[in-house]
Amino acid sequence: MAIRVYNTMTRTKEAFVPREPDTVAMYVCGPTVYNHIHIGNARTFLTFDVIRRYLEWRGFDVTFVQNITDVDDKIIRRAAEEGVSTAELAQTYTVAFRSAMDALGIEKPSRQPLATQTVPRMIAMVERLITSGHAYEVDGDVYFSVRSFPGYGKLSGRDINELESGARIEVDERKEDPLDFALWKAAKPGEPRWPSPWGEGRPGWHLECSVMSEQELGLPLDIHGGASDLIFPHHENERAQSEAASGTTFVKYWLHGGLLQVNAEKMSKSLGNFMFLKDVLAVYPASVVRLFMMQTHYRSPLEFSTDRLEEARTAYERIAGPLRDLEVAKRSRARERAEGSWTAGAWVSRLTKGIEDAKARFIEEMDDDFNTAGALAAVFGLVREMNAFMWEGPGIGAHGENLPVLERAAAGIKEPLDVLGIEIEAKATPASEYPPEIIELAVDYAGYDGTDGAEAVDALRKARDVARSQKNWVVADAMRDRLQELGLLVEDRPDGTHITYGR
RNA sequence: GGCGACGUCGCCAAGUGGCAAGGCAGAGGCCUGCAAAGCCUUUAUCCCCGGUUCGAAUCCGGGCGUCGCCUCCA
Repeated sequence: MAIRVYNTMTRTKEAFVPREPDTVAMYVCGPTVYNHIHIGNARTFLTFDVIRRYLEWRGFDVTFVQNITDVDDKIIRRAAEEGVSTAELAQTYTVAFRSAMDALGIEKPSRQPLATQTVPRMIAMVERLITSGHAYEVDGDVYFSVRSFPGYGKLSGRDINELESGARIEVDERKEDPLDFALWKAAKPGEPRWPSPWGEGRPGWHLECSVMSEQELGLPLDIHGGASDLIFPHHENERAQSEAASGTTFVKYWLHGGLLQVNAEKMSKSLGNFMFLKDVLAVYPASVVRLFMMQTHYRSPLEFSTDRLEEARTAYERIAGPLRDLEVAKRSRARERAEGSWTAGAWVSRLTKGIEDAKARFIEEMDDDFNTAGALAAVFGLVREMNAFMWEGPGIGAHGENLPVLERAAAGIKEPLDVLGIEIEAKATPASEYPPEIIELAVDYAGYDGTDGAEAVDALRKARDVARSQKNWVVADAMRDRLQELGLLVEDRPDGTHITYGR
């Protein structure tokens, strides 16, 4: 029973065997902090958060490193537009990034180095590359020579010669080869700069990941992750630099996530079709967003839409249902339905099997390249079994004798969801959130004379039970309608009226 | 133009050689005073054509369509 992962380098699923048993060194490219991250960026971070959580759940000691690129062309441009320093701009969006990740329920990285604090090591790597003949300096710029690295193009499945013939990049005559990329850029007036053997300047893109990953984790990395649009040129170049400089394998398993799309088109800041993560989270709970994303395999493209999010919200409620029902049943202790063709014992056996099956299937699916969509099917299967037990089967039992198996079922639902970072809120709504109109309603229908929302709801609940016991359907239905207008859900259960709000 | 990926129920989406998961929506039934929730039942010759195989959604070839990368991009 081994974990298998799809490796971009080999284009196949491979057995996952880390460099050291029971530990995983994992690196995921972080953001360039020139703006808020959008929901497409978030998908990638979510993907690797779940991979990390799963590996940890399976017993690996995971060291998870994610860089923050806080010096870059886009930061320089944006800072100029806003009239702030690049450092200020980067600081602002670094804070925003961390806060957005936190809001999405992403576990904090083990370490999160900043590019600007790693410059001396970057310079050291560039020097190594120059010394070994893989890089050359021209007028204060330093370029990596792709022809000096025989495996160039292997990760992205490209051929250097074909790349050159199809290249759309403008040719810089100072480069020895059009595909050579900058390791170090001479500073222009007003740009952030660091002293170097080639004059004042700043690191090129790609370099920070090579340096920080090796510094924090050592080589080879077990897992290097990112979205598929980073395969070329970013990861190809990282790999060339790192392997040329170190002489060893850079990465054992390259994992790449599929892109989020809008109207069948990639979501990106340059296309302008994006939504900021923070704005989505203002409308949808993190668990709903996560469920939405987990319903598609991480390597597939995923169409973003609010319709899909609404569906995910409904699906989330389906999972939350039995967990809430159990909490309610525990409090009211009033359910028993024994009869029928099943004895309670047979129901308990069946639910017990459902719990075991769900766990086994969850592991099977997740072991197979982190198939969260399949893993969720296992969870939904157990949701169905638990619902059947509570509503068609013996329920909690006259004396609560079925509580243990129901608690195990609830745990069997919560545990895999926890691995996916999906929290199920099974608590009652705080009283302070009831709409103020509820008081007036309670005055009208229940003769309530206080000012407390929760008390008002309780008075209404009792009043409605009285009306129903007297078969006064007109009043009972009117109360239900009025409550629903205020957004409160009224359900008649075997033990009486239930009123819920804020789901 | 080059390279790569994908095309599965009304919508979304797992499944990569042995009778097609799951979610959302729809229909019917049970339960209910009526509802809600829940349970049960129900809908797929897996884009098209050809090939390999005892057997293919799954492998191979061709076609059509969509997307990504080749330039900053999670």
